Amino acid sequence: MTRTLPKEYSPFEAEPRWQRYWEDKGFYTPKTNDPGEPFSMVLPPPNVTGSLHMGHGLCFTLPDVVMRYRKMKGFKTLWLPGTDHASIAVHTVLDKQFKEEGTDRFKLGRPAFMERAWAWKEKSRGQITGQLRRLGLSLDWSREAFTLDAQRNQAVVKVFVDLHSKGLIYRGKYLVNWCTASQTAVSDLEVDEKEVKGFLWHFAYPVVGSEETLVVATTRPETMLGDTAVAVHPKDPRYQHLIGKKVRLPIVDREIPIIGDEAVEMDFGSGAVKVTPAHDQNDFDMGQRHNLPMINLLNPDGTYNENAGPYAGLDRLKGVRPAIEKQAEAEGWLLKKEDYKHNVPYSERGGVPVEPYLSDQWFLDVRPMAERCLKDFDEDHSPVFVPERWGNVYRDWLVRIRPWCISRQLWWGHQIPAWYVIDQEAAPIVAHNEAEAYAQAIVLYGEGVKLRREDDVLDTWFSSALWPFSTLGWPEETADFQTFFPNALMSTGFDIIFFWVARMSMMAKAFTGEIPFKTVYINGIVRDDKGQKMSKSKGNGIDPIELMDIYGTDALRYTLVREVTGAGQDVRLDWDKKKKESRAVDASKRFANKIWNASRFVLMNLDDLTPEQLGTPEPEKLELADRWILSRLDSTSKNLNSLLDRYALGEGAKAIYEFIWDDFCDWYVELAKPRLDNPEIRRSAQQVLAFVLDRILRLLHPWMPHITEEIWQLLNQPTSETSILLQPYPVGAENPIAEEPDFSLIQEVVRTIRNLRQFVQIPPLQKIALAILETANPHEQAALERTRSYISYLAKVEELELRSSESAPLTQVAFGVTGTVQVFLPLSGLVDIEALKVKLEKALEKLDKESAGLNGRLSNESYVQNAPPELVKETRDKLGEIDTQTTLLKEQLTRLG
RNA sequence: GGACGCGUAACUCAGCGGUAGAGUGCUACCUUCACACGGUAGAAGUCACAGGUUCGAAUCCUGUCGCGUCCA
Repeated sequence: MTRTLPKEYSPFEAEPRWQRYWEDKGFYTPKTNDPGEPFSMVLPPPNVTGSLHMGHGLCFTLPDVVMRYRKMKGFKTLWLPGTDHASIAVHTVLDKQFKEEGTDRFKLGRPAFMERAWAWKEKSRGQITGQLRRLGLSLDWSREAFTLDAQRNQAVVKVFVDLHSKGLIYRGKYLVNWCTASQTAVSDLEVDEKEVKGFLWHFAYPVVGSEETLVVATTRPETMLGDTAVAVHPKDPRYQHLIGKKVRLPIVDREIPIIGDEAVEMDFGSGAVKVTPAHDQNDFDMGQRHNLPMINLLNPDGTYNENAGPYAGLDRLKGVRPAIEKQAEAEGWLLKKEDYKHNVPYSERGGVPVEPYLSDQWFLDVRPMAERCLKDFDEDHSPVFVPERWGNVYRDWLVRIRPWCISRQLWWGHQIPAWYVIDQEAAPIVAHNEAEAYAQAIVLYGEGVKLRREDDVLDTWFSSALWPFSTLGWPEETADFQTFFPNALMSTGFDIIFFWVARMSMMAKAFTGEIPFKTVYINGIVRDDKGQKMSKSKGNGIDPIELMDIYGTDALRYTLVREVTGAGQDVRLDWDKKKKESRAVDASKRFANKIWNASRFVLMNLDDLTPEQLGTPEPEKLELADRWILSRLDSTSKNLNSLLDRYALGEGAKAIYEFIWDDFCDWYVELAKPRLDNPEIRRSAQQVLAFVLDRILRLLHPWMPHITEEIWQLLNQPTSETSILLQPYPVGAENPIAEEPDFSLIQEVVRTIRNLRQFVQIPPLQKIALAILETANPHEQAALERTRSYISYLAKVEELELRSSESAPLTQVAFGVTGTVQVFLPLSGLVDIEALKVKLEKALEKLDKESAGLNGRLSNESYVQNAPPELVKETRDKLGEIDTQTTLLKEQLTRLG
């Protein structure tokens, strides 16, 4: 009985079935005492409330190819998943809900807010994890972690307390990037510069005790309420004499000094700038240098406070700015307002301009930690970046690093473990928990002391930075931690080298003494067919779920990885929104279908026997075609191992594609067909077909896990619960079968005959009665003799005549030549002799061109002397062949008259 | 302003010192028995431009132009 399979492969039933199977059977869950060298990785945790986008698709599929390959190579692999609590993102969502309910988080209070936040997290968490499963990722869900769970909190608190005790975490009054929408500080990295059309206002400040006025230019007139100086360049001849004098700030009637500072650009505006230390980073630095007072004008919500006098309560941009302009105009000190393009920092999350805001924040001095990482990178090349060039970005960041503002004025996150002493002027107490804090406080301030916990939470990235080791149980010395740390690999996008890779390195180095991963694989980004970055605001994103619904997971995975030739290269994906069509993904689906059908053919012809039952082919029974495909399998296996070891995942995808489609399907399967009808040689053909198919499936598995598992199970009919994932990855034989140069001769001869068939318009199915092959080369004669059955079958020739060149010339024929083999097809009466002559002349022209090129090279003495001898010989041989072909073609042309 | 990446067939991309390749699309023929999501054959490129190094450059170097990204 033979197995019958449907003609078309449908991924939609098979894919979820295998996903459940792999996970349920625990194939992704290593035990620490399993055999094999560990190979571990953590998933860059996606936002817990988010959904899968194409960037995830690429970023997660690439390492899955690596993990599956490593697993099959016998490594003890662990790929640990989890999600990120994403403070600001969750607040943004909840704030919106509260607004609709007519409340806000302050009215609700912290406990009620936290309840809502956890509920929202629980509700939305299933979406992203379900989508990750759908991608067929080999993640160990039994070890799933969350950046805000109790275990991770333990690690965060320990790290915070330790860093604080070393003096690296401190509290300070600094300018932070303030997002007035989410009402929290954000880090430098969460700020985007946008070019906007604005104005440059020129104001006249009267110089005290003089008739002069000093003109200052500014893009932010409203901040003049906080000016505490005007600065000019000390070498500026226009203003030198004014340094040390004072100007009167027109609007609030305050006298402020004129200072000289080299940071002032003489060419910008009027060459004199107002200095607002509490509202601009450069001015803050200048204020520090000159000991200027700082006047903070801002309320957290973006309105001005009592320091703004009459302008208090107004929004800085919508209220204060126009009011000041109006007053300046009325009072005559507005000299000019010109159009001006400049960059304004925007909050990535909040979408509003950020304000430099003077406030109390917690900072982490990362410099000492960065220096240790820099040393490892420079001296030990650790970590290794793939591709190498991204190492520069990592290094650059470590060199230019600044203190990291780690506090956020939010509630969803790790609450900072610090307590303020109520009614005392005292430094905050940092401790692991409240009991410990009280114990410390009592020692310092006596019984009855009262503490209030810091409201702020830590930047989400603070907990993410501990991810490579906090997920493994650290700070406990767990078996997982001992086995799987440091990680073998980190795979992520270049855009978070700063956010993540560098910070993970610093934290791991400081707390475990090791760089947390050996290799960092940096992937590119997915662009649309116009090369634009996909983004929500542009609306050009492609939904990976939709693509998987249409084409299947394997097709999407294969497409994404195949496009990444050269690691780190961006991927362009076409998508016709109206037709719901992607040509690239469709091509991958067709590849899957091709594999399905080739397998279907093999399975239909195995008499229901598995490769194991069929047994290994006996070497003496192997035919030329068998030896050829086995040698090709061998070199393909070796090639794939080498490519995957180097993370050349796209190149690997192409190499296996070519082997399957071009070698196995187009040639080997075709040649096996007649053998299957012959009982005497049926068995050996079955054996080789089954063997090669089994190896093909294993080789392809990392890219297309589902279809390969489906077919592998059908082929091998395993009696116990196992998986293709547990089979060894083919490495190539130790004593490979020699390559078969004769096979390419067959391919060439067959192509030549087919070409002539086309020319004489013989339909593909119709057999030709006679074809004649003629060659003077004894080796080729022997090869053709041995393989004449292949040639007649593939070229559909009834009788194949072989002759040596002594034979009588033929005239009424279609003629072609390959190598030194001449191919003759007897003509039927219908054929146009003139057309044949044109065809031959065209071929001759091509040969002439080639011959001229080769001759040119060989007649160049320096070439013969300098080029490698093998190459010169090759050139000579080729020229010889071309000359022979030319002669043969000319003879034939003469015969045609 | 600084850094990096990319300009190769109509489109998407390989190739990165030995004389041009793939997938898709296009043309012709073919319902064939694994697959029409298929088969066979074919057409299609001054490898962005200009110099230089070399016996030889798409490939290495310099410059120019265009596109993109990151950091100021």
